[in-house]
Amino acid sequence: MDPAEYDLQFFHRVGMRRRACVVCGSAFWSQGAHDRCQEAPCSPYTFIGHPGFARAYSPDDMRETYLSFFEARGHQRVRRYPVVARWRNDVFFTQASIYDFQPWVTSGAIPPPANPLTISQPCLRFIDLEEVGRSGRHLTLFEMLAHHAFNRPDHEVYFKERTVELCHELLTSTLGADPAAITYKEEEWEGGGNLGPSLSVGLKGSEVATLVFMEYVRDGAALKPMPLTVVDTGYGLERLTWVSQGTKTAYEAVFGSMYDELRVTFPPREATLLIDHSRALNFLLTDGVVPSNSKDGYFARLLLRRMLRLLQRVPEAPEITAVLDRVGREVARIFPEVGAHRDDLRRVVEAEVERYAEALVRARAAIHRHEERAEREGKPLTSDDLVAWYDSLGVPPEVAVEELRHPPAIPEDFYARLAARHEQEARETDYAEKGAELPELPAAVAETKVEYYLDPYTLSFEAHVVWSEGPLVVLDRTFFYPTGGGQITDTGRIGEVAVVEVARKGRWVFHRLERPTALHVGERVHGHIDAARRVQLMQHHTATHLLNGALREVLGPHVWQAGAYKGLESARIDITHFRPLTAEEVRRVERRVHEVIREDRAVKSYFESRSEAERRFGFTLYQGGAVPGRELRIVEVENFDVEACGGTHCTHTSEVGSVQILGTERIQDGIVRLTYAAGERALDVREVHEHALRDAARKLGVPPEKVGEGIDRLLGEVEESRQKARAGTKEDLSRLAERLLTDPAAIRTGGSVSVVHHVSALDRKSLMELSRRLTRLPGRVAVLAGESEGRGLLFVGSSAPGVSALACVEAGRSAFEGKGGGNPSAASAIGEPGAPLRAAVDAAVRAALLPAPPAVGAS
RNA sequence: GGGCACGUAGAUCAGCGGAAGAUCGCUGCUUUCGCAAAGCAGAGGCCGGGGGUUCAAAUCCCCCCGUGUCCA
Repeated sequence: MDPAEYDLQFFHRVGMRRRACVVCGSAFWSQGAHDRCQEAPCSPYTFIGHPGFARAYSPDDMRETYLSFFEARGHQRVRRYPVVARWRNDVFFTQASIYDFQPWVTSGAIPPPANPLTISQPCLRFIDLEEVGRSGRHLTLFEMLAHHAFNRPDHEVYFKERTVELCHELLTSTLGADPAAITYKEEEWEGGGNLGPSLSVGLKGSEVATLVFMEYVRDGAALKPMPLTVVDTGYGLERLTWVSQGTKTAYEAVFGSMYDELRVTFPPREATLLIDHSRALNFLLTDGVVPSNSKDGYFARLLLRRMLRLLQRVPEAPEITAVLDRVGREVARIFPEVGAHRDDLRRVVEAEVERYAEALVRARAAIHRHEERAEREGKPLTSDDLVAWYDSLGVPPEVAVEELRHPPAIPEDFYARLAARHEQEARETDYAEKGAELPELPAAVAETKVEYYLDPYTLSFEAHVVWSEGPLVVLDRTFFYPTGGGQITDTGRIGEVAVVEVARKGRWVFHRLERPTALHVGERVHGHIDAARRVQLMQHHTATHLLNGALREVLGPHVWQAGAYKGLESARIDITHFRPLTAEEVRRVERRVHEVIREDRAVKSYFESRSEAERRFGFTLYQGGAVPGRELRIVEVENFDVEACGGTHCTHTSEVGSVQILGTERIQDGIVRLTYAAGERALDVREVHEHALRDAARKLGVPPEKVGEGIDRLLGEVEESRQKARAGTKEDLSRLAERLLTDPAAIRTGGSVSVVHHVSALDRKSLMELSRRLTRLPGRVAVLAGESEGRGLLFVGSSAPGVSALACVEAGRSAFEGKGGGNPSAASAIGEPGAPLRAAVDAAVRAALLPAPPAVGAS
């Protein structure tokens, strides 16, 4: 980056000079005569014992001082965003305040909620989890204080000069830092194809802020200026607080009395971890994460289980819920939404605690079995076993070592070995685009006005063609709803030609016709939407919102929509929930939905500015995931459910008619899917069910309400006759065995061995059973022939010590071109079709009667 | 989203190419005034599902389904 980028008038005005750090070599600006930048690791922490600011601040003091400083200088204070970045699909968590505004604000697609703005954004970072409690400064959850400005060519707010000026004023005039102690180190920032200069602000060894200026787009080797430049600053609340107090670690400065309380029972690191994890969990659970084994849920589980392990090691430790509660109350003083649903949060945690206990019981039993087997086989357990167990069973190595009689050593590089086990899994996923490709239209083509938002009951309209090619048509306006938001496409007609699919791309809505149709630009056409289909889809969509609302009421506010699909025959919604739904819960949800339907509440759809909607309804608006746009389309079921949603909806709940839940299933840990039908389809389904029930009742000869009992009875009978049949064949075989054993023609005797032979059409299983019966007494050999798929089958069983069944089969095998094998007590062979089976039996019988060969080999 | 582990009797699990097992629980009998207990006997299995390999598959291979776990 060009050094001129950093050569700010402000630096000269306050008498700063550019120097190079003798340690890291970076250039930095400062008033003082530093030879190194004032950040770790180049400079040691000099604020410990000698605070960097005029007085000690609590985190609350610091936050308020910061935000009101920027408020007083023209910034608007903005509420925090969720710590789960649902509006993005590239990350799970909000890791910096700028994440709140990516990608749509930073790309210029939608305006920021305020400009300039200031915010304190709780951020989650799991990358340094191992450093938490150890380094003295790392935290899983921290608050990023920030001021942001978004500059458009026609509206410049402020950029580098003003940013640094504000930063400097805050640190010196307001917080009282010695101006000479501050260094501004030149750095380069790059992310998401954008880049720009940045300044890292050092004070007494601590990096207290980073000032980033997003300015360029990388275009090959060249840099192009961004149409929208962004001031992205980040000040660590905890870092500033720590510097102001000069305590040994940041934890003492930030965690206050909670830390002191836990220190009574726990060493410093443990106390820190408990508070840190509790803070993160309170935000995670409040913002709708349910602990699970994948995705964002796993991180909640990880933190919970780490806490549980810490707590279990100390007998006098408090309950995990008590710790979470204590920390939650602290957080709630500033973020009241955290812990607003404390009982719900507690239920989620308790379910997870139970599951962990179960997992550990299972795992403990499993490692004991492993150890027993290892001892049996004389192969001692290795350190790698510990790694494997953690990976597949979830047993922490410390736990395993406690459990085992002869534990292997926990390897130094435990986590490295674990990582090695996961190395090969990084395989590129196939991002093959599915669905029909739509062409890129020239910018000159007028955009489509999407009118279905206005009135879902307009099903017939006039419009002009703005583009057409083959079967594809784009109009200047349309009432056709394109596939999106989990709702499938409308169909209908344009002119006389059927519309089979409607899809949105960029600023246009493409209608795919049944066949290529010559329409010229400017032509006036008549659009007609298939009413029955549209109404059904509307009913399904509104039903989805009703269910979502009812589910939150019945199960708790931890329920978030995690996916949805509205088809013609049925619809489904996936929700976050920690256990399968009970029949009772399903009943209550369905009842509640019908109540709301009967109450005929208004369903209002309207547009509202994003920031206003977020202010009024909070982030539960985003049930359907990320919704781009300057304005949000809000679908509000009066006093029941509010969501940002682009779909077509009924205007009153009664129009949904009826909702029938068809089934629930757990599609993954922490996610439950409900399938249902609404409106006409709900009635259809009920009719089908009713009919099936009556039919079943009639066939069972019982009244419908007794169908269950009838089926139980029937199943009992089926089982009984099955047992009887099985007993019957067993008896048949026993009788046959008895007959053979008393039939001189079937028996040949030689020495102490008597050979029973028999040829039948029995299958393998039966031959085996028969052989068992014939060889119950010692000294018997059964040579049996049967049949399998048209081929002769030879089976030999032996209870005679000197006679190997295998040898007999081998003797018979060549006689009928058989293939086979076995062991000394039982052997079998199968021959080619039509091979002489009888000869094989004779050969096997002869072999059985040969005197046993003298023992060979063993000397 | 991916890696790994696991699905066998009502429960917990052995077996890991050659004739489905153990323990607990269950039923019956013996013993007892009765119970507990003990002894004896017995019932109970699509070895998760579907393909394949093999003379032979619970066992090996592939694909599903389910559960657990770790990682992103």
